[in-house]
Amino acid sequence: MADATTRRRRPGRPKGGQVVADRSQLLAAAADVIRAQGPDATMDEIAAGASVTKPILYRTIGDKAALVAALSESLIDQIDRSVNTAAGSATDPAAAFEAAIRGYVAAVDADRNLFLFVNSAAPGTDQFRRLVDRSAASMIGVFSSARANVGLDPDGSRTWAWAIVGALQVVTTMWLRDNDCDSTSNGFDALVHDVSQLLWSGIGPALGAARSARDLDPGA
Amino acid sequence: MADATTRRRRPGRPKGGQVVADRSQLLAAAADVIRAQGPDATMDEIAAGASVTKPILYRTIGDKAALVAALSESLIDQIDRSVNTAAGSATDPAAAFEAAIRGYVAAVDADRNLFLFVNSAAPGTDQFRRLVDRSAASMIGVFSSARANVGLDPDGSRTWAWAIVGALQVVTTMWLRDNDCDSTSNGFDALVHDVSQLLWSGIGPALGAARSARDLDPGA
DNA sequence: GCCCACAATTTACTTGGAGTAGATTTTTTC
DNA sequence: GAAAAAATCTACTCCAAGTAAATTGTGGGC
Repeated sequence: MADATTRRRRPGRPKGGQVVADRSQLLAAAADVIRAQGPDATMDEIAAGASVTKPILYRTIGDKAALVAALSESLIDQIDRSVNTAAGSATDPAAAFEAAIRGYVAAVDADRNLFLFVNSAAPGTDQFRRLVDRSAASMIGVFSSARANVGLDPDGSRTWAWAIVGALQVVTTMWLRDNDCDSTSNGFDALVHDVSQLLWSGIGPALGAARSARDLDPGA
Repeated sequence: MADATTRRRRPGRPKGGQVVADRSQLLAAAADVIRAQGPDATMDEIAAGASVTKPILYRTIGDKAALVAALSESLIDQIDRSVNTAAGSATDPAAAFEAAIRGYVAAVDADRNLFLFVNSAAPGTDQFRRLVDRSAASMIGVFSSARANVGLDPDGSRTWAWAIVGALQVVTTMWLRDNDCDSTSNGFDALVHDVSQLLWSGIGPALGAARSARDLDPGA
C-alpha cells in the first residue's frame, strides 16, 4: 500500500512548492512495516518500506524516539477506543472494569508488533516514562474523582494508574509469549478474569484468608 | 575496591594452573561500576572498572544478557531479603503485605543504578521475560496456596505474580524519576500505601462506590 | 529564452557500543 | 633449552542510529 501511493521520487524541488513526504502517510507506512517485519524493524527498513530515504524519515518524523511517540499516540487511541467500547456495554462497574481489561488485552493482541515496537524502551529511559505517563493519563481523572468520593487523597490516583499500566503491560507482554499463534486461546478469558479480579478486589480476600500459612513469606 | 583486589594481570599462563579471573569477583566489580557510573555503563567501562579487558569479561561472564541475568540474581535476592525482613515484623497479613511493598521499594531505591541496569531490557525481549519470570517465581507459591484455600484456580497465581511484578516495576521506576536525591521523601510512604492498598483491596471499593459517575470511562 | 538561486532528495559517511579473531606473553613440560 | 599450552591484550568487524555533503530538479530575474 505504501509502495503504491508513495512512489520513490527522483530528487529535485517538487512542483507545487509542496512537501512530498506527508507526515501522516509516513507514520502509516511505518506502522505497516512494523506490523509486517516485527518490532525489531530498523529505521532503514521503515524508510525503505515507506519508499523514502532515511534523511526524509528523520526530517519529517524526528528521531526514533519521536517515531515511537507518534505511533504510541495512535496505538493508545486505538486501545482506548477498544477499552471504551468494551466497557460501555456493561452495566455494573465490576463487569465494566473486566470488560475494559478485556478490551485492552484484545487491542494489544490485535496489534502486537506495534505494541512491542512502542514498548521497546527500557524502564528508566525518558521514553519509557513518557509512554507510561501518556498511558496513565486516561485513568487518572477517573480514579481521582472516584477516590475523592470515598474520602481518599486524589494524589494517589497517579500511583494507581502507574501500577495498573505496569501490571497490564507485563501481563500482556508475558501472555503474548505463550500465544504467538492463537489469539483466541481459552487462556485469554482466564487471564483477563484473573487480572481484573486482582486489580478490582485485590489479593486481600485470598491472602487474608490464608493467615495461618506462616504469614506472608514470598522468599521461601 | 575492585581495583585493589582484582589487579590487571600481565598476559601469560598463570602459576598454579588456576583461573585468575574469578567470576564472582568480576560480578562484584561490575556491580560497583554500575553503581558508580550509572545504568548506562558500557561493557568497556565495566571491563575497565574490573581491571580486566573485554574478552576476559566475555569469556568469564558471557554476553551482556548473561551479565544482566547474573546481576539480577543477586539483586533479586537482596530485594527478597529486604521484603522478608520487612514483612516478618508485622502481625496481620495486610500490614505484612504493605511492609513487603515498602521493603521492595526501599531495596530498589537503595540500589537504583543496579535496578535500572538490570531492567535495561525492553518488554518483549527474552531478557525481559526471563527477569519477570524470575521475579515472579518467589510469589507464585504463596499465591497458589492462598488461592487454593479460597477455592480459586491456582493457575491464576502466575498472572497475579506477573501483574504485581509489573505494577511494582513501573511504580518504582516512575517514582525514582521524581526522587533522584532524597530517598526518604515523604512521598515514599504515600506511594507504598497507595500501591499496597491497590494490590491488597483493589480499586473496587473506590470505583464501585462511584457508580453514578457515568460508569467506567477511562478514555474521557 | 537563458541562467542562477533555492529546495527537496539521495548517497555515503560518521559514531558508538556489542562482540570476536588473532597476535602476544608467560608458564609448564619434555 | 625449546616447543606446546594457557592465559591475556590489541585491534578489528558488525550493526543500527543519526548526519553532512553531493545531486537533481523547479522557480524567478533579466
